[in-house]
Amino acid sequence: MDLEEHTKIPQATAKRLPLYYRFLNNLHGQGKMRVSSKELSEAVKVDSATIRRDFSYFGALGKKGYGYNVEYLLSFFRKTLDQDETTKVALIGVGNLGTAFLNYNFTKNNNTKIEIAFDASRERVGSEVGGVRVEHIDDMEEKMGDLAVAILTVPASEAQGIADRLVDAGVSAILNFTPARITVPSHVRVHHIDLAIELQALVYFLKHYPLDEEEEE
Amino acid sequence: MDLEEHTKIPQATAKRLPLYYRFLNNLHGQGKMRVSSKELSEAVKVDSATIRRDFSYFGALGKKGYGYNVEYLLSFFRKTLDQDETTKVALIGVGNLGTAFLNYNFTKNNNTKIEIAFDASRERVGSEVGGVRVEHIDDMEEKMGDLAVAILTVPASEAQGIADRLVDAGVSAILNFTPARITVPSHVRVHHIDLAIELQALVYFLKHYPLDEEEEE
DNA sequence: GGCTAGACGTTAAAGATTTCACAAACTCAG
DNA sequence: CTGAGTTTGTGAAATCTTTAACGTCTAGCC
Ligand SMILES: NC(=O)c1ccc[n+]([C@@H]2O[C@H](COP(=O)([O-])OP(=O)(O)OC[C@H]3O[C@@H](n4cnc5c(N)ncnc54)[C@H](O)[C@@H]3O)[C@@H](O)[C@H]2O)c1
Ligand SMILES: NC(=O)c1ccc[n+]([C@@H]2O[C@H](COP(=O)([O-])OP(=O)(O)OC[C@H]3O[C@@H](n4cnc5c(N)ncnc54)[C@H](O)[C@@H]3O)[C@@H](O)[C@H]2O)c1
Repeated sequence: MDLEEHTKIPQATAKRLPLYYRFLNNLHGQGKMRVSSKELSEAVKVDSATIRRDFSYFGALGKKGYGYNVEYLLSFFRKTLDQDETTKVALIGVGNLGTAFLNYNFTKNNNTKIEIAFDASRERVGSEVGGVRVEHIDDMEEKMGDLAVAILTVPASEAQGIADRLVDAGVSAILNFTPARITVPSHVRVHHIDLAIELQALVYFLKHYPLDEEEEE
Repeated sequence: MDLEEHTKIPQATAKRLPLYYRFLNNLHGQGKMRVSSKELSEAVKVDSATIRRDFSYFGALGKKGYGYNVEYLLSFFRKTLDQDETTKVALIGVGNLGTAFLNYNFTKNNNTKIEIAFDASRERVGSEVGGVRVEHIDDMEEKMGDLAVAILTVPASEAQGIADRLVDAGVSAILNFTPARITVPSHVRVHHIDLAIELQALVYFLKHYPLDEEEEE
C-alpha cells in the first residue's frame, strides 16, 4: 500500500526530493516557519509549478494563500526519505576519489554513512581514512556483512570484476564513478556518475548551445 | 549555419555524445573497423534505437546492412566534440575533491585540461598538485587569463561569492560540486553535480522502486 | 547475378516531464 | 466580518525523450 503510492512518483520528482529536504532543513535551522513554492523555487532553481506538482504527488501538503509549513513539510519528507534510519555503505577503491569521499563521508545532514572501505594496495590496507577502516579487497565478502549499497571508485579495468563480486555478496545498489558501464543482474540498481563526461558535456553545451547574449549586470 | 544545425540536437542526445566518443575510441584502439548500433548499445547501455536516433541528428553516418565505420564515426565526432582543441579549465578549492580532480586531470582521452587552481589556504598556495600550480584566490582575477570554464570545489558557504567573481572574470561555464545552488547571469551556464544527493537518490530508489525479483544467476 | 540476413534511418506512437493558467481556498489587515 | 491579495493544487497543453516497427538498402555468399 505504502510502496504502491511511492511507485507512482515520477523518477524526476524522486531525484529532487533530497534537494528539497536539504533546503527545508536549512530553513528550519534559520527558524523559518513557512515557505511558498516561489521562495523555494528561487533557492533550489526549480520552477515553482514543478515544485507544487512534485509535492502534490504526496497529497495536499500546503495551504492555499499561505504556503507550506516548514516543520510539517520537513517531518513529512523525513519519513518519506527514511531520514531516521542510516543506510550503511561500502566504498571500494581508496584512491583519489575514494579518499575524498571517505574524508567527506556524507554524514552532515544525511542518512547515509560509509561504514567500511576496501582497497587492493597493501599500503592502504589497515589504515583509517576519514575514520573508516580500510580492509583488503580479498576479504571483502567476509567483512562486508549485509551492506546493500556500494560506491565504486576503482580503476575502470577492475570495475566489472568488482561489481560481479559485489552482486554476489548481496549488494543491490552501486554508485559507479568509473567510466566503465558495468553489467549487473536486473535486480541490482546502478547509477553512473561519469565526471569526465559531465565536464565534456558542459564544454559541448558551452560551444554549441549559446545562451542569452552577454549583458553587463 | 553550423551552429543552427547543432542547436537542434536534443540535450539528452548531446549528453550522450562524449560517451559514444569514448567508446568509439576504445574500439578504434582495439583495431575494430565496424560496429553496429546493437553492439554499441550493449557496451554503453543505451537502447540501440536511441543510438541510431542520436546519430541520425547528424545525418546518415552509417550504412544499412553494415553498421558504422568506426574510423569515420570517430573522426566525425572528433570534429563535432571539438576534440582537437583543448579547453582550458580553472579549479577553485583544492580540498578533498579538488585534489582528486587535479590528480586525475581528465587528460586521458579528453579535450579538457585543468590549467590552474586557486585556494585560500596559505599552505596549499605555491605548491603543485597533479602538475597544476595552486595560486592564491586573491590573485584569481589577475592570473586567470581568459579561461571560460571553472570547476567549483570550495565549501558551500563560499560558492556564491566565488561564482560572482568567476562571472566577473569572464567565465561562462561552471561545474559546481558544492551543495549551494548558485545564481548567475543568464549568459553563464552552470551544471550542478551534487554527490550527496546522488547517493541519497540511489538509496531512495533502492527502497521505493523495487526492481525485478532477486533471481540467482 | 541473385538471394538472404542484417542493420540503418525514420515515421509514428508512447511515455515522461515541464509549464501554463486559473478556480478555489486561505490569510490577514482594517 | 469583509474584501483584497496570496498561493495552492491541478486540468490541460506543450515539450522533450524513448521506444517500437518496418521499409529500404547493403554486404557477402553461393
Ligand atoms: N579522480 C578523479 O577525478 C576521477 C574523475 C573521473 C573519473 N574517475 C574514475 O574514478 C575511478 C577512481 O579514480 P581515482 O582517481 O580515485 O583512481 P586511483 O587510481 O587514485 O584509485 C584507485 C584505487 O583503487 C585501488 N584498486 C585497484 N584495483 C583494485 C581492486 N581490484 N580492488 C580494490 N581496489 C583496487 C587502487 O589501489 C587505488 O587506491 C577511476 O575509474 C577513474 O577513471 C576519477
Ligand atoms: N569531498 C566530497 O566527497 C564531497 C561530496 C559531496 C559534496 N562535496 C562538496 O564539495 C565541496 C568541496 O568539498 P571538499 O571535501 O573538497 O572540501 P574541503 O574543505 O576539503 O576543500 C575546500 C577547499 O576550498 C578552499 N577554500 C575555502 N575557501 C575558499 C575560498 N574563498 N577561495 C578559494 N578556496 C577556498 C579550502 O582551503 C579547501 O582547500 C564542498 O562544497 C562540499 O560540500 C564534497
